[in-house]
Amino acid sequence: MAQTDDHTPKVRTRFPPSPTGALHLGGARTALFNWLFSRHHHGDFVLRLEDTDRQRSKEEHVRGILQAMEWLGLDYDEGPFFQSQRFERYCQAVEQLLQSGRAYWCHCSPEILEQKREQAMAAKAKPMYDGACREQGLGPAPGAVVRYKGPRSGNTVYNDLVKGPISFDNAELDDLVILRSDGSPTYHLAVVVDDIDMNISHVIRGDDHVNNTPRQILLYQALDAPLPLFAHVPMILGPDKTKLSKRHGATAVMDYRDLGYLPEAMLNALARLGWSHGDQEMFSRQELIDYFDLDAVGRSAAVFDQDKLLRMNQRYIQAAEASRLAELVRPFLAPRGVERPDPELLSACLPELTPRAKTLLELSEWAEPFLKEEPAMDPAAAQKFLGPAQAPVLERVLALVQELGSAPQAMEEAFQGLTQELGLKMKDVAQPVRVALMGRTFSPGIFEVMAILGPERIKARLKRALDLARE
RNA sequence: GGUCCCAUCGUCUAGUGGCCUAGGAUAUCGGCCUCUCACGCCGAAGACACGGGUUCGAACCCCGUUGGGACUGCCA
Repeated sequence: MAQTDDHTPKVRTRFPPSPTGALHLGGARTALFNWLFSRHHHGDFVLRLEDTDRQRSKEEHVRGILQAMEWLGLDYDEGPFFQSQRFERYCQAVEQLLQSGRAYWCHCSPEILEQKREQAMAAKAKPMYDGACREQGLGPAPGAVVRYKGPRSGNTVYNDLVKGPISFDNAELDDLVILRSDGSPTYHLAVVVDDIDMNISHVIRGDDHVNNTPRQILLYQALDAPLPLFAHVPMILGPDKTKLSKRHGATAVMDYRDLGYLPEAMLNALARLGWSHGDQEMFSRQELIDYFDLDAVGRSAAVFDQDKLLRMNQRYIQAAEASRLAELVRPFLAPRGVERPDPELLSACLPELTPRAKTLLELSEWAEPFLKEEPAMDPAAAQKFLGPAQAPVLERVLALVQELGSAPQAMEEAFQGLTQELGLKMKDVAQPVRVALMGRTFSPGIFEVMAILGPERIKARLKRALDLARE
């Protein structure tokens, strides 16, 4: 960021996932904050894949991350860039540092280093590189690495946009490797070079990078580049307050899609983790953009609240357009044996189902008995509500439908008449009919169910139930 | 161990010295609604980690303690 200018330079943020796994909640939230910040300030958002670790980086993870970003609707203005394609530039930067005396070749073998580390630990000292090769003036050699030559005294201070001023004693920082023995750059070097080249103005990332920041600041300075602004957002924890991991169940963004969550619910829930806008809980995408800023980001780690997401998802399902829900629920219907749902039936039952479903998965469970020609019959329900005692009632209802059709108002009046005539409660009629029509003891209101199904389906299902009841 | 960060209901959080007998959300419990299940509505319970300061006054500022987390790699 050009700090010599009086006018505010353009905001440019980036999200740099490492393709060594799926996009998880923490990463998604970091991506979201970066995206929101850039959108709020009419800046740019850059996507960059940090795949300098050739062992662990996988093509499938790149695809997965891209897919998750798309699902969440986090679009980027530039990228995806791949660090693996920029090795030449990193080597150039290393060369520059070597030339200016800000870096040096180190011949220490990993074994020696490991030994020294253990000794230091045993002596309860800080396990730092001892700088054995620092003043040797060594050159390249097989197995050699390049280390950054850091200052041995002084302080490195920066003003974190969420945590405030943070200061480090340079003596605590050891000379980190910037070029591996196989010629590949390390994270610290690559991230700094990229952020310089890509003109990143704000580095918004996880809390776990706070300790990396001073060394990176030193690298910027060694490279004679202007500093970006840093903002470290707190971690996301599992219910046991430890760093979120696979032990905690669904942690990947796409897990939630497969569980039947809507992307807008996911986004809303993620945004509210560590960020707030007064007492408001529900935010549209546009509101998020309008209201988001770093000063409202909290400083303490947060546990991801699944229940709250679930509730939020339910609200978004209720608010969603029926036509979109019809599309979204299809992948959940197919495994239940409903490959081609009747479009009219589906759109008719959806409004009755949305207040009852917290996820698309649940929505498909509720929709199934409407959409199947012969819905599955719950044995326990049949046992209780479809016996000889109920047969007469079902017969009467069948006759009523034959005579009057299935319009809700007509049916309600007819049912009331029936209960009076037979001296029954409404539930004595409604429950058997419900089980007959839906195969289970729970469903939307019985008159709504009947209106949705229509006379023909009702008659067929009533007859089937009667066969069962008379046995 | 060292360095750095953090600390309000179970959880997410509002709160930036008086508006706080601490607000909202979620979860829990109770009630209403009712043909079942939900939704909705009403209500209950539930927190400023502890100890010192500063101040007329502290959840808010300072110091310490305790607790938690991150980093401490030729991972990112």
